[in-house]
Amino acid sequence: MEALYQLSYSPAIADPTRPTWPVSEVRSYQLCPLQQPHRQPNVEPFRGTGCVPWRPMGSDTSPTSTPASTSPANNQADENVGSTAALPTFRYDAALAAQIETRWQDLWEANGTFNAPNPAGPLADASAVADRPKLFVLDMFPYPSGKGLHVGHPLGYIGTDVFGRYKRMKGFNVLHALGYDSFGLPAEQHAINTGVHPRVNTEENVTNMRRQLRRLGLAHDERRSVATTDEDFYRWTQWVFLEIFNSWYDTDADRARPISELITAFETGEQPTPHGRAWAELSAAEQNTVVDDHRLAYLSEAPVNWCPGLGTILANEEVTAEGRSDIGNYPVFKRNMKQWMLRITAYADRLLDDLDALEWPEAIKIMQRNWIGRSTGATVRFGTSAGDVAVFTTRPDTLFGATFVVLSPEHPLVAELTTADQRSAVDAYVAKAAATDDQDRADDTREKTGVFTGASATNPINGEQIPVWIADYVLMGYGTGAIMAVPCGDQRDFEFATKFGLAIPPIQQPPASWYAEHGIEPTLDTAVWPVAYVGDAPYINSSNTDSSDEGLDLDGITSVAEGKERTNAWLAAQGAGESAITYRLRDWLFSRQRYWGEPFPIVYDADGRPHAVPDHLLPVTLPELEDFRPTAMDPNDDVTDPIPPLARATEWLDVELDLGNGPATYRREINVMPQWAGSCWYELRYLDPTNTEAFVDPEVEKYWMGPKHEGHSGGVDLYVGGVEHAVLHLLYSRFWHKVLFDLGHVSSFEPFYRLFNQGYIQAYAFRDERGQTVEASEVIDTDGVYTHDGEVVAREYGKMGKSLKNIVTPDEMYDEYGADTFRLYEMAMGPLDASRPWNTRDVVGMQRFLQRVWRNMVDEDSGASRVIDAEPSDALRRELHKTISGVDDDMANMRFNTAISKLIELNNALTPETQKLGGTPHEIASAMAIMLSPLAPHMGEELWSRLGNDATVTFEPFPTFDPALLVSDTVTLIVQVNGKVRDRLEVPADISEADAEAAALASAAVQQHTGGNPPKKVIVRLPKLVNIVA
RNA sequence: GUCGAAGUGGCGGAAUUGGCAGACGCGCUGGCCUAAGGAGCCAGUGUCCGAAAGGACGUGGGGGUUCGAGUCCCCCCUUCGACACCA
Repeated sequence: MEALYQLSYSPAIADPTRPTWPVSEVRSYQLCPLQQPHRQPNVEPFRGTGCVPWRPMGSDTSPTSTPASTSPANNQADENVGSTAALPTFRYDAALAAQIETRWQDLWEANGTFNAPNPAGPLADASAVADRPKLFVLDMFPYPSGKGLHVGHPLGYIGTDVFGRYKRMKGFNVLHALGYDSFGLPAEQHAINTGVHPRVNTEENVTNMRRQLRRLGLAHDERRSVATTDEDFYRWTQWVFLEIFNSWYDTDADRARPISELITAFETGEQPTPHGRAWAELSAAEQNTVVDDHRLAYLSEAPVNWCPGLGTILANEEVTAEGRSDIGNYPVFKRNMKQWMLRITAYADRLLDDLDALEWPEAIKIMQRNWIGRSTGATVRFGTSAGDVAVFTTRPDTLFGATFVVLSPEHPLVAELTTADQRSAVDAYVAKAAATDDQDRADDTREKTGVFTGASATNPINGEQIPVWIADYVLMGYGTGAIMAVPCGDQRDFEFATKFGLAIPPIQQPPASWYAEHGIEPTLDTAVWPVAYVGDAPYINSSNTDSSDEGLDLDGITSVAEGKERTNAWLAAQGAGESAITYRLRDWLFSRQRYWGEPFPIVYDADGRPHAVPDHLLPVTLPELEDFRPTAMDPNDDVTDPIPPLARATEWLDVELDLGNGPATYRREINVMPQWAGSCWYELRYLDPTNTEAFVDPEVEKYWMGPKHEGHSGGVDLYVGGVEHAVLHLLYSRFWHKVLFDLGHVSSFEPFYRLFNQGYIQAYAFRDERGQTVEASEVIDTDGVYTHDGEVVAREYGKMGKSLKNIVTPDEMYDEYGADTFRLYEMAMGPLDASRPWNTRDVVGMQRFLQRVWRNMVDEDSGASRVIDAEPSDALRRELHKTISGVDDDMANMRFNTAISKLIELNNALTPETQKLGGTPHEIASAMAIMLSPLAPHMGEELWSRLGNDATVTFEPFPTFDPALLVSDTVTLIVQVNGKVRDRLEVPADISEADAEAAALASAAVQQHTGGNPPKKVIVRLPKLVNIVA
């Protein structure tokens, strides 16, 4: 009944560093000759209870006893033999794949096959590290959702796994691990709903995801799988926060430095104090304030969406257009609140400039550049009755055309500037702007609104008095919150001036082509212009030389760049302005009024000044709570401060400490960090997950992430994840990494050297007549007509997810096809960086491929090897070497879809020869097993083992090819007439141009198409093509 | 509106440098095997004309460069993604 394998063993492989399976485990496994349940309608599908699936004998302490292996008795297979006698017993199908896959997964785990050695520390194996290049490959780690995985999630994980496995075969020491981004709102919400601690739910979810991912056969170093909610992990998140807190940005040195050095610099006078007073003259309180104001983590009033009805602050997307909460429909108030801020703006230039050093998709770089939004221009001061109003402009050269000033409704000078007769109009407008949703204010299709303050300002370039207006399209959060309006040269100003009847004097002479484009006769009467003119053109009316010898005359100049430069110089000389740079990027609001996040390692003294919790008291652990709810208040109370959940931890709240001034009582910070915190540095912890002395050993960091040469940024060698993190995560983590770099904790100045965005898996979804989505798996396709429950439904297309009811889970794929088939399908669907539609119907193609490979190597009836000691034909050997060359290249460039095609072609070429020879030549079988193993690792190990190898295929060198076998004696010469293919000739590969031309002209097909006329011209591109121009 | 990516058979896709369009897979058609096939094997499968040989057309549309264009240039259309009054 049980078919035992007779394995033959080759001598142990010479390389002592290559792991070898314990012989007892490899030799003593057996295959269960299971029947194929899906062909027996009345038999339960195989769930592993039939017999012990291929686990190592005598290893009953295996750490991963899955349900599939817990009941070795009760062999159902016996009962089912008769009914399916005609079926091959060892057909490669889902049940057999399940046996093979779980067996190798157990062996990998038991042997720590994918444990990557460090150069130092507890995970060290210096001998294994010494002569090998390294590769740190990283996936964006997942949030452990309660819903588990669908087939869209593992796409990137499989891609990195294939790449990592390939690189191991190329001799690299590969570090690949996956952790969990496990703080966050869903777990907190679940805890609020159920009263169960979020840690419980989070750990359940992590366990489930680990199970789903383990079944995929990912070559991860499990020792490094950290979760951001582990106390051992967030102890170091808190430490990094304190490093940021205890630093300031030295703009001269252009790097962060410890705050202690700032105090020294103040004391010595090297760094001037903000108000110019000597450091020693400042009171202790004043000194503290000055120091705290320089920190990279600082407390500041920041505008937030406060919803007292819910007791929380909401993100913009949680606020409806009516200014109410998405959940509960409570009023939401925009108000200032004291929050932790991180000074990311100090790094704006470096975050921008260092993008050039990175190998990232250009589209992502563009998005980051736009997000940082560096604008160069000038600050110009306009005199008013309430003092100077500074405006920021990118076009100082157009100052002669500035005919009014516009302030943001929130501008601090609004009240003072408004004249009595305009008071009520202005107040009404300001109130209306405050009530207007940010998204509405940002809607450029909306008609311009505004109100005159009654005040005027002096244009410094010509002394003209121009009106001061207020408009909500000017934002307080950008630039200075005030603009100078140049209606002839800026479209928004043009629209505003047109609507309110303000002057639009021309200051540039537009070219004739511009008039033609807009269908108007050339004129300087701007009332006729349909739009503002923006661009290079000669300046007119742009001179003030009449009023002063030191005047500015731009008239006739055609270059905007030159105009800007000269205007800036003039402004600086007059003291009326200076060149300036403004960023769109703002400092990072880092406080959350939540429970399930990292507590801040901060305490406040009696004066309310924040202090760092001493390092030896880290981590500051989350206190246990019964109720994780924020404190809801009167929905209209926009005055009381929020009371975060941690305020309820009364025992924890106050703490007795000696921070150097003797024991005193301090009050803990009750906000927590945002979910981004852990993801800002997690990759560094993978390197050295158990280190209790440091967040990472510098030697270990340098080995895995250090720069490869002068000017190289260092960082992760390959980072793969979705494009949705293009800006926030990737900007925040770059910022943290740069702080750590400045302080000397890491040797790399960027965290992620190479970034790759994998595409999304999309899927068809179906809607009935009422517009409701219906369960996609229940829809029947009849020649393009889709029905659900007999009702015709419409097909659409979208991201796989619960809302579209079009989820397919990996577990379904494991059950129906096996992990290797699933992996191959995901990789074969298309290029890794392209989004692609999921189609379960297509998966079977990859299973058939594996079946055909299996059948060439293993007898389906007996389970015996079909690999024989025979020479392949020359043609097959050439095919093999061509495949090796192509697959190697495809793998190196992450083109896994075409690599798979080439392997299929090789197997298709192999099949007839195997049939003819009665078996597969060892040379082909061996190369096939190795090349297949990055993509279908379980199949790879199984075949490799059956070839008599007792070491894992993981570290087997990737096959090499003989270039001589890639060239053939003859080539197909394409013969074209007028660019159209008319004939194909087999010619010697080294044919001469003259011979090729003669052969082409002699072709009967060519004669027919040229009518025998002599060619006008003949183009020969050896060795492949001749084109005859008739 | 701006920026970015893309558009190739019934479907997913291939064509790395301007040189055989449609590799490979799904689906479909026919055959073999079979008591039976949701298995396997063999053959075919861009469209149109044709019994075939063969021919014409063909990579979103239009124009251009070239001996030769899916690929390069210009204009337009469509889809997807991101950003959006940024002074």
